[in-house]
Amino acid sequence: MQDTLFEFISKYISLTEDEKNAILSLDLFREVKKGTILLKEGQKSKDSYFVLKGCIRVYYIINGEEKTTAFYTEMDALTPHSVLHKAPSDYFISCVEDSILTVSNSEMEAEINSKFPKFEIMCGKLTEELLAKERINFDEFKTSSPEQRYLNLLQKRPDLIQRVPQHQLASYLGIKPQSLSRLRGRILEKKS
Amino acid sequence: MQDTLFEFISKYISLTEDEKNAILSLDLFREVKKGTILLKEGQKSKDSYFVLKGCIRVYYIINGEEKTTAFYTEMDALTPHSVLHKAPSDYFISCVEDSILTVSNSEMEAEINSKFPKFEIMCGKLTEELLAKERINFDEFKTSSPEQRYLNLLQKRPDLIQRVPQHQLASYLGIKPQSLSRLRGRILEKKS
DNA sequence: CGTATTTCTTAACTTAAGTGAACGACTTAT
DNA sequence: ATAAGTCGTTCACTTAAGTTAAGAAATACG
Repeated sequence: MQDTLFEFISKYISLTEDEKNAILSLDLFREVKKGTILLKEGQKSKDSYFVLKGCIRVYYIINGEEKTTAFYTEMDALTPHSVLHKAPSDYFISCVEDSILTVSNSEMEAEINSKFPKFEIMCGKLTEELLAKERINFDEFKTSSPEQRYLNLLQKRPDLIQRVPQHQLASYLGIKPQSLSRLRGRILEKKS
Repeated sequence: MQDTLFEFISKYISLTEDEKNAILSLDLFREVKKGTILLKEGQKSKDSYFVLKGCIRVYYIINGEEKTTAFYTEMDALTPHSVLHKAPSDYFISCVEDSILTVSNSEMEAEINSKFPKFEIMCGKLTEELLAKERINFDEFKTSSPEQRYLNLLQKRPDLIQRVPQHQLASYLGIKPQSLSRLRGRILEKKS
């Protein structure tokens, strides 16, 4: 499992054995069961996540209704907003599937950063890339209809449609579950 | 004008006079007229922007139609996706108003970073914060209706509604100009 | 194994956004 | 100064999403 992490890091920088061992000595790896809630609304937490295997999900509860806004799967990293701002979280994070994650906090990151400055540089590059991706995603969302967004998702993350419940997908697409059902029916009709 | 830049930077790190001079010697500042197109679709560019005064706008042309996805105003920073990926741009960037910007490229950043490593650390922190903000914005967009999004904008960036043409605002809100007009009428009726 | 719960789909109806067109108010260019 | 173009609004009509409700299908659990 560690290999997945190092493979990911190697896309940005190369690590010596010493450096790898320093990272491993932090005891980052966690197995979490489907349904586990990693972060609750109102909770203060210091933990950041990196998904090695499985899927975690960000959702809000607005007027008693769950609104899913993001899914993080293999090789995705997530530092909750509340960690950066040291404020209570506005949202929940839960496991869609049994998953393997790394869980780290700012103290651990500070330790690694001070030992290996290039690690912090890497995180900078990674974050810059994530920001660019996030903006493109947001742009695509804004410039397309729910139906186009669904078709787009079918292209880009077909796995999600399989592994995630429809009603969570629906709010991820910005619509109600009933609308997603209808929309899928519409697409099937058109194809035939 | 330089003060605005240094004031911004001072939120993250403190700079010595030497460091300030090194930054100034790069000749970053540009005055640009309203309507100027800074980046065109298909164009490869190395430039990043920081808005000192004014407003710049990101838009796509999809099926001959302008789709505005972002406005950057005072103290906002923008590195186009195409710069990071060394690919032709998918979108346009233009000036909504006469503006004052800093324009920098990766060579200049590399120079500053090598002279003052803490500058790169600062950029990392800044980017992390921007990413968190972008995600929150995206979440709000997904979980609300066009009307709520308009009301939200009215709260958070009331200036935008004044300084930007309605039809650009409309696509920023994910709707057509006619729908924005109607929606505003609806809100006025409710208030009375 | 069967029951309870959650999830997905369908349908009828309501509400809001998309579309196409027309009009007046402004800006821009010549 | 006038003509051309842009911009915002309004209207009638179409299309799609929200809402409410009911029932089928899948899943969880004792």
